[in-house]
Amino acid sequence: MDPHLLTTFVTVARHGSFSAAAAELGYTQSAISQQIAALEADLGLALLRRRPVEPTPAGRRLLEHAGPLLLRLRAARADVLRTAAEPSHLLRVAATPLAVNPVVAARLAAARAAQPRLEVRLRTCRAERLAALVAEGRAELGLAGGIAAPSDPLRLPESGPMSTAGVSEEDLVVVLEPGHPLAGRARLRLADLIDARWLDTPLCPLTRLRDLVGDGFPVGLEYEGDDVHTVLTLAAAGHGLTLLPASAVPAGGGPVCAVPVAAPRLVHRVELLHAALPPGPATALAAALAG
Amino acid sequence: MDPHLLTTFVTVARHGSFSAAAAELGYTQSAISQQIAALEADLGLALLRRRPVEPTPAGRRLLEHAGPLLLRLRAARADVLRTAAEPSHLLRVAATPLAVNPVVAARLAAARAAQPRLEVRLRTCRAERLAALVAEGRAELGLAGGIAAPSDPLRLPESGPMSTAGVSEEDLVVVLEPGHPLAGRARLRLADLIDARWLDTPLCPLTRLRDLVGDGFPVGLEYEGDDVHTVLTLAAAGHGLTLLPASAVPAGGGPVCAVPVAAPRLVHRVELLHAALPPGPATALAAALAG
DNA sequence: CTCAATTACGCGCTGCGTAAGGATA
DNA sequence: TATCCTTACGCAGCGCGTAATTGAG
Repeated sequence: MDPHLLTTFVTVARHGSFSAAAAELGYTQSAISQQIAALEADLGLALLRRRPVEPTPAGRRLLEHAGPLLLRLRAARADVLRTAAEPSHLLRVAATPLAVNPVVAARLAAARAAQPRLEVRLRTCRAERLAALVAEGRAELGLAGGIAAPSDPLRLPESGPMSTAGVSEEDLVVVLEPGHPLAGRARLRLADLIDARWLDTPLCPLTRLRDLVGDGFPVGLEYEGDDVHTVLTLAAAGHGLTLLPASAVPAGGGPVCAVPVAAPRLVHRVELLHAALPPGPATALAAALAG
Repeated sequence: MDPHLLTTFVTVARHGSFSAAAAELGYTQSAISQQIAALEADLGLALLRRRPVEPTPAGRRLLEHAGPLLLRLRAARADVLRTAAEPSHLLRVAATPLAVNPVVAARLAAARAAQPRLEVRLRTCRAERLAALVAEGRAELGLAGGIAAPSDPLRLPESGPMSTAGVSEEDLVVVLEPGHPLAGRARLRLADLIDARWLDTPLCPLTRLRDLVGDGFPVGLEYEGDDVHTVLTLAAAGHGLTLLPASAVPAGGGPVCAVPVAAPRLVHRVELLHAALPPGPATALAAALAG
């Protein structure tokens, strides 16, 4: 159960290939083969079936453990190193695309005005990676946005001890093509849209919607990117409906028609994530963002 | 951040000595010294101050991570091995001393009557170790007992993914020496006993009591064992008060006087812990115990 | 027959033990 | 001075790469 071997194992499983894993990890095929053999010998059972390369039941079980385990290991390392690092004025903030809404941007501006020396490096990333980025110390702060029932916390992947605080909640609107029969309504109930075609995007994942509202929500088009403008364009062209926070839709609707959601009440919730921070600029910014 | 080095580090920190850790781990003093040096070089900072040997701030931080991390590693290993093991009729059950109360004992008897081939090996252990025993696969089932507010879950040390289920809750009694001025009352409020002398025992840790009720509860005598008879004898001799589930005090009170607690309402709660179990005797027993 | 994983084998590096050295109470 | 950790050094075993071999599609 050497983490080194565990890393190799998850890489092989991800690629479904020893040679591809070898290329990624900078080893020879042979070394990978020996590492997997060593892990299997250690546990006394087969973890991968060969040709095609795919995990056995025991291997699948190990994969479920390995990811979080390796993440915690990196997180522990980052946390220990953080205790020794002196407080920096450069703060790296990772955010999901919709997390930087007007409220967050305003608070960030206020914090920068209050602390002129503060330097912020903002980057966007997918929600699944956000907690890991913060845990591993590759970002001091994380802003995670997602769809939730009002006051309910987001479902973030477990990644060790981390503080979370609610930052903002914003009502959602249904984004429709202008010619849509329901466009122009003052409010819409999601239950009435359960059979309409939907866009499946990371900004509004249909799996999450089904969790919150119920089955249905057939996929019209799947968009793997997280660009709001693209989503709006796709919606305008009638590829499907989607939910966005009101502030993400241009005033007046632009090319699309935006209708508030009447029921069930859902919000785009933003949460602030951070590991234990040293006193200094980082805590100040965290406090400013949490409001 | 090799787990091997981490293990060495926690052992050295626990003993406050390189040589003692060497003896425990079966290495030479020199090897331990090299391992600690390797870990410190890897992280680029000092983890231990020598002479006396004690952790630096960074070392303390690492210690907080290392324990849970190593536990999860062992737990993952146990879990993977469990998927391959065939269901056994021998079930190892670990329980805190008071967890095996009449309710639990009766359910266990019913389960054994229903499944004649069932073989149960019961052992007692302290609450802190219980979750680790189950996580590491050294026991299939764990029965954790502790003091809690009604319907509130116990505070168990975090030890990876594990199922918990409430099993029973039993009212608590205050155990007093027969000559105590408050003996003979029909009910007592804990707030009135906050200045009395208390026994500090693992069966009723005063820290937990202070968490639930408030500061106070001065220590009369600290007993590190978990033998109920000894606690009753100490209470009878006037060394201090303690709380026990009613069923743990002999009918009539025996050498002590038992008075129900009126407020706040507290119970001795028993929870069942287990990792993902293979279908078979283990799941059947778990279901029987959970009621 | 081909491609990909396994096995054989040799070498270099890591990490241990022995033993000498150094720091601290 | 005694104790306990550190450093020097040599050896053994582990793990990698090269290259030959096996085996599945």
